[in-house]
Amino acid sequence: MDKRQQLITTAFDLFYRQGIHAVGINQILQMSGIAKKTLYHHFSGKEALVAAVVAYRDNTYLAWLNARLARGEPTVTGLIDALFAALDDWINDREEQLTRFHGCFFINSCGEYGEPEHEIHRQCARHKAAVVALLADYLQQAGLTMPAAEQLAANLCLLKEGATAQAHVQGDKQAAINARALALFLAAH
Amino acid sequence: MDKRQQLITTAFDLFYRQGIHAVGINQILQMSGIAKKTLYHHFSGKEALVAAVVAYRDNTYLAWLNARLARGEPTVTGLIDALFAALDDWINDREEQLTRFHGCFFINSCGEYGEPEHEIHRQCARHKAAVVALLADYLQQAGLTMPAAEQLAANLCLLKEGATAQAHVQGDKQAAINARALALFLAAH
DNA sequence: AAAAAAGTAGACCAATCTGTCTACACACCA
DNA sequence: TGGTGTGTAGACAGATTGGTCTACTTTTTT
Repeated sequence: MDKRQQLITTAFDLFYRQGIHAVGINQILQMSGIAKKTLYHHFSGKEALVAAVVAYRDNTYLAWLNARLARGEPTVTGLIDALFAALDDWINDREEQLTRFHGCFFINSCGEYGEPEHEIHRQCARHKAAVVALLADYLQQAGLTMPAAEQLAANLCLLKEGATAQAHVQGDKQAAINARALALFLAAH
Repeated sequence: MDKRQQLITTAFDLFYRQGIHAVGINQILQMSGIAKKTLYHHFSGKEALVAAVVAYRDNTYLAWLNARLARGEPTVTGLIDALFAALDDWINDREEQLTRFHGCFFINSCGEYGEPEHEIHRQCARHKAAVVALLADYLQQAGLTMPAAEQLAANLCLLKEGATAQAHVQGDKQAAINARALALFLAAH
C-alpha cells in the first residue's frame, strides 16, 4: 500500500466532508497514521496535496462514470437512463467507490478557490470539460453528429449539476429522477 | 452607519470570494476598520457571524430576485424570461448589488459545511426552499394551479442551479442563455 | 553486501487562529 | 448627573496552522 496514495485518499475523505481549508495537515497525518516527513517527501506543501487529491477524484469519477455509461444501451435514451441512474445511485449512497455523497467535490472546491485563475479552480474546470467530452463521445457512438452530440452533452451536464446541487443543499434524494424526466423529455423533442 | 452591518457586508465579500474557512476574523476587522471588541460585542463568535452573513445574503438575494420577477410579464414565459435574464445579468456582473459573481454563495457554503445537520447547511437549504416558493408564487399568479406551479418552480430552479454551477466552475458566461432555452422548451410542452 | 530510497516519531519554529481583557471615549436618555 | 450602550486600540492567551529538521529504521535496488 503506497503511502502517497494513502495520504491522497485520506485527505480526500476529509476534504470532501469538511471542506479543504477546514482540514489541517496534522489531521490528515493522524487519521492516516503517516509521518509528517513522509508527506513532505511526496508533496511540496498542502497545495500540492490538494492538487493531487483533485486529480485523484478526477480519475476516480471519470472512470466510474465511464463504466456506468458503458453498461447502458448505446442509444440516446439508453445513455440518459444510464447517466441519471448512476447519479441516483451516487446521491443515495449506493456507490461505495465514490464515498458518501456530499455534493460535487469540484463545485465544492471552486467555492473555496473562487478565482477562476487559481490552479485548483482550473483543474476543476478541466474535469467538468472532460465529463462533457466523455458524454459527447458516447452520444456520438449512439448515432448523433458532432455538434448535436456536444450540445446535448452540455445540456445533460447542466441538468446533472443542477440535480447534484439540489440533492446536496436541499437533501433532495429524488433530484436525479426529476432530472432524468426532464432530460428524456428534452431528448424526445 | 451600523457597525454590525458593516461587519456583515465586509465578511460576506471576503467569504464569497475566498471561502469561509479561508478568511480569518482579523482579516475582516482590518478590512472593515472595526475593533475586535465590537465584533465580539455583536456576535458570540465566528460561527454567529457566519450565520448572520448567510441570513444577510438570503435577504439580499431574495429581494433582488423578487424585484426582477416582478418587473417581468406575469405569464409563464414572461417569468422564465425574467428569471434567466436576471441570472444572465448576475453571471455577467451587471448586478452590483450582488457583488462580482463567484457562484452561488449557498452552494459554496454547503461545500464547507457538508453535513446536512449543521445549522449553516440547514440555513442554506431553507434559502433554496424560499427561492422555489417565491417562484411558485409568481407562477401561480400567472395562472398555474398549485401542484403544477410548484413542480415547474422546482424544475426551473434545477436549471438555475445547473447554470450557476457551470458559469462558476467552467466560466461559461452563456450558461443562463442556454438554461433559458431549455426552460422555455420545457414550458411549451 | 552496500547504497539509495522511503519510511518512522516527534521536537521545534514562526505565523496565525479565535477569543478575552483592560482602559478609555462618546452619545443618549431618564 | 449618572447610567447604559456602543464604540476605540491593541496587548495578550492558548491552541493550531503549515512547514523544517534531526536521528533512526526499514525496504528496495544494484
